[in-house]
Amino acid sequence: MIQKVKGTYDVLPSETSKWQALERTIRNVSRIYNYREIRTPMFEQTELFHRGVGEETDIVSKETYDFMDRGNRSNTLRPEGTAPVVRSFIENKLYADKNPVQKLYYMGPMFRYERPQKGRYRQFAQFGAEAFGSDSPMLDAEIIGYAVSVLKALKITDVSVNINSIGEEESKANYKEALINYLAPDISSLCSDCQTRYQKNPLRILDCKVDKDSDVLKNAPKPLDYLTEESKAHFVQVIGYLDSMGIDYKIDKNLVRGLDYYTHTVFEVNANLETLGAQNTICGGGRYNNLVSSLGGPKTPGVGFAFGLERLMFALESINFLGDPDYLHLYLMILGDDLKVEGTRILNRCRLGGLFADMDYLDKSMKAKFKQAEILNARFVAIYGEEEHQAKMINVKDQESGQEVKVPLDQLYNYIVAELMKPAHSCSSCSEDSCDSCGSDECDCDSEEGTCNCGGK
RNA sequence: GCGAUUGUGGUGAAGUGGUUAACACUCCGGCUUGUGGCGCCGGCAUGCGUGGGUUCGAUUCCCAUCAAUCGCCCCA
Repeated sequence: MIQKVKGTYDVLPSETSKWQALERTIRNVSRIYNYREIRTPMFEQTELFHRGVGEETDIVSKETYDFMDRGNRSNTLRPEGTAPVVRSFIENKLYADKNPVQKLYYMGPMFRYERPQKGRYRQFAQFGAEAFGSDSPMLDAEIIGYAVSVLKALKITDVSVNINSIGEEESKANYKEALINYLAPDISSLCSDCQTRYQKNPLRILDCKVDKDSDVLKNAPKPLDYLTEESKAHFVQVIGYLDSMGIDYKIDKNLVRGLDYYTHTVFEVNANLETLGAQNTICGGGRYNNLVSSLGGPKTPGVGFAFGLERLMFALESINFLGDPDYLHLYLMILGDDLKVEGTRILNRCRLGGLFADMDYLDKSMKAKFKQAEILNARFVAIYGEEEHQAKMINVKDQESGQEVKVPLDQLYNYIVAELMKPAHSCSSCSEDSCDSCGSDECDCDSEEGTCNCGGK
């Protein structure tokens, strides 16, 4: 048996409605914030990620899927979304668009060669956003607000937003120097990873999990203390706008993030979920004012974030989020081979009218047909046998009420539509077909509101 | 890259160096060839991830391998 590739997974039909609901919510929130979808290729020239994400990052140094194509060009399956979006932004000259602030979002698979575990796959999905063309702190705050709104719309509330600033180039350089000088005498006391980082990417030592409790790290200089006046002002304003929007956050002085391109604001959103373990970062992002120019575009500031969708799904499952239930309007039962031609005509007419409809294709017994109708969650069952055929009628059973009526064959579609339009006699609180269960004499249900006059008692 | 645990029907699983691999659920058929959900009866692994080895004999013991799950690092 051929199995799926390690670290990949199938989304089966029983799960897709959840994914569709998740994606729908994301698109709705994106519309509200006026971010427009951009779709870039799943693979790019390898060089894009080396230059964009950074040679020394873990992602590029050991996690990319690289392959040579038949023209002997090196390509890489995208491990993240920002570099491709920036490439497209430059290549398609979006900086010259009528709207000088380009607000874009993307959603789709990313690829990283890692050991799979909970909340981590080799092919995984991200939803990310990027805003180009303004270095206003308002846009940093908007991006964070947008991320928080997505979570709010999904009703994921148990999260924490951590934020920090590493400043622009000058601040970063000053800080880097200070950190190197500070660590020089003690570097041998840090873990082997940190010794490597010291040479290649000293900033990353700050968020080392191994040494995080060591005094050396605790007392290390923090990026915030090395910000230039401009950078400090930027950060203070970002914080101010977050406050004005009522967004809760925590300043994490050690937050630096793993990608080279960040400047100024960096942030993460963590889900407070035991089940996700160390993979509880559901969103990460920040500002990158030099990325566009370093990839050959005009000097253009940018700020963005990325969500891991599998981790969002875990968070959704922990709050018992269920997608829309599967159901059918109509399940047709044709009794007898002679009636199959007429039967398919009936079914097809209903489908052309827009009903969700299906039938039995295995010539099963009536009992089995009913079982199937139940499994498919069909609201109506229509039985078409010799008796009905003679009378030019069809037998329609309402699976909810158990009521059965014969309707003229050519009225089947109209009958079902009329029945479906009737307001459901149920309220969101008691969820019963009749409010006998909630003991109300009068119960006029408002199907729009999903409530009834009984007050849900 | 490092580490741990686990692989037995469609599912959850029990089990043993020896002849028919429990049990439960699902599913299928029948009781009931035009009315399901309940009940009763019957059926469903020639096989215990794969390949070697030990043995008279291996699903069971050993080795290797593959896969899954989880943890570390790092990330979404």
